[in-house]
Amino acid sequence: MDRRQQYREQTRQEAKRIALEQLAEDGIAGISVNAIGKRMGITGPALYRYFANRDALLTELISDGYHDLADALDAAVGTAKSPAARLRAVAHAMRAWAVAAPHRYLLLFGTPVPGYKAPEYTLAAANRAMTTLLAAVGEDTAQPRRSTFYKQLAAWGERMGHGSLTPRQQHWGLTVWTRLHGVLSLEVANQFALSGIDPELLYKAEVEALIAWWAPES
Amino acid sequence: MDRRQQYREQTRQEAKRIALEQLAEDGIAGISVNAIGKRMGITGPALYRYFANRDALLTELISDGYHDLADALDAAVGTAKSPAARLRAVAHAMRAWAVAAPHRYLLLFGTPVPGYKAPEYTLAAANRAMTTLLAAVGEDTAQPRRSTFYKQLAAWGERMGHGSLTPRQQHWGLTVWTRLHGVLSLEVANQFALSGIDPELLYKAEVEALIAWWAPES
DNA sequence: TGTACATCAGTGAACGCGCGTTCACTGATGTAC
DNA sequence: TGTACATCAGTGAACGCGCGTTCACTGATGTAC
Repeated sequence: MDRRQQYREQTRQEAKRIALEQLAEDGIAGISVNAIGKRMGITGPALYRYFANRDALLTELISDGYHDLADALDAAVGTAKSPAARLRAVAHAMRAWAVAAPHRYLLLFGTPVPGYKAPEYTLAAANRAMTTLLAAVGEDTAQPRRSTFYKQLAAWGERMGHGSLTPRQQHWGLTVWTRLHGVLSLEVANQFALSGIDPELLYKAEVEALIAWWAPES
Repeated sequence: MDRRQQYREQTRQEAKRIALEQLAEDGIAGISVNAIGKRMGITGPALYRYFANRDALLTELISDGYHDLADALDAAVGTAKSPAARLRAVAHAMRAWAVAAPHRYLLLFGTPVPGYKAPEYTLAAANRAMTTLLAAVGEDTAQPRRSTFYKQLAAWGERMGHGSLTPRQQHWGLTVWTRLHGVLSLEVANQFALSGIDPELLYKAEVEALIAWWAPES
């Protein structure tokens, strides 16, 4: 019977769900094995049947996060046709994801947890999100350039399997990422809270600036 | 005699210095009153003669950080004449400051401490850094625009005393900030660590892109 | 210069708390014949 | 269908630990006359 297996998976998911609640309420330090157990109606030590230890739980939350974000971006890219529409779609999806669960965005891209080392399969998940974003990059008809930076980009693309993209396209993809993240990370960190400025408007302006620069609409 | 006062100030500074060490080593959670005392060669409770509590200490670290950053930016802006040189100088100063003490940069702009509320004088310090950055913004000869966003910017400038700047200049200043922060925050969070990409090169490219857009060199 | 008193830095014990993790155990749920 | 055994979820006590903070105290450093 795999009914036991099924319950097992269910319990794991509930534990993670509650861990995310705690993350939202009290940050990473608020994620506590014993407290999760208490909310689930079981004792703390029982959770060690499901996760090797607290770090293993954190690792799964992070990995899940990257995959969930990548799924959201994938879905958004799929719905758009023109380069400009693709960029708009992926940028909107990214902000929607971040704003819906700011603590989760910060778990992935915020202040690193001291002493925590991400295992390899977490990095694979992170790369998935990046690859999806790069898929939104438009064509590149410019002359190739040579520089230390572009050599690093080429090597990175090689390793990550960004296959057909030119270094310039990768540079552009990275730039899209850093610019969107620049606004988003400040928004989820509440840096605009008291300014009276709506971060969504700033974000949209940034997205349109990106489009105007790379893929002006015909 | 104010010798006592002098020793007092010295002890306060040493406590903060050690707190920053702990911040660098183990993150914000690593800042512990008792541990600071131990490193100073006194007992933990003795520190309550110098700081009301742990939160008060954190608040000072944050306020100090904003002022220190603002000083660094001020000094950099002062050395440059042309708009392009000013932007280069301020951008370089910002990265130098962040890279020299990443934990400090993250303390100001990273994941917010849950449950911590910044008092007003911290906000004033934060505003100083922003104002300095805005001072690096070049002239604005474009036609004024009207939109919800620009109205918010105007109100913000009014409240913060950005006096003579147009909303468009403020928008540009914010954009400079978010774009630089986009690269910097990912760098200090080690997101480029395994990519083989030198974040400094990406940063420099971003700075030059900003210059090319707003203040192309003659 | 000397004495009496006030101020203040620092001590050490104690408080209650929650943390991650281990361990031997009970009892239910599954599998094999 | 019934019995014997293995697997596994969950318990509850216990471990050592470090945290922020309070409190009554000692002893040194300052001030006032």
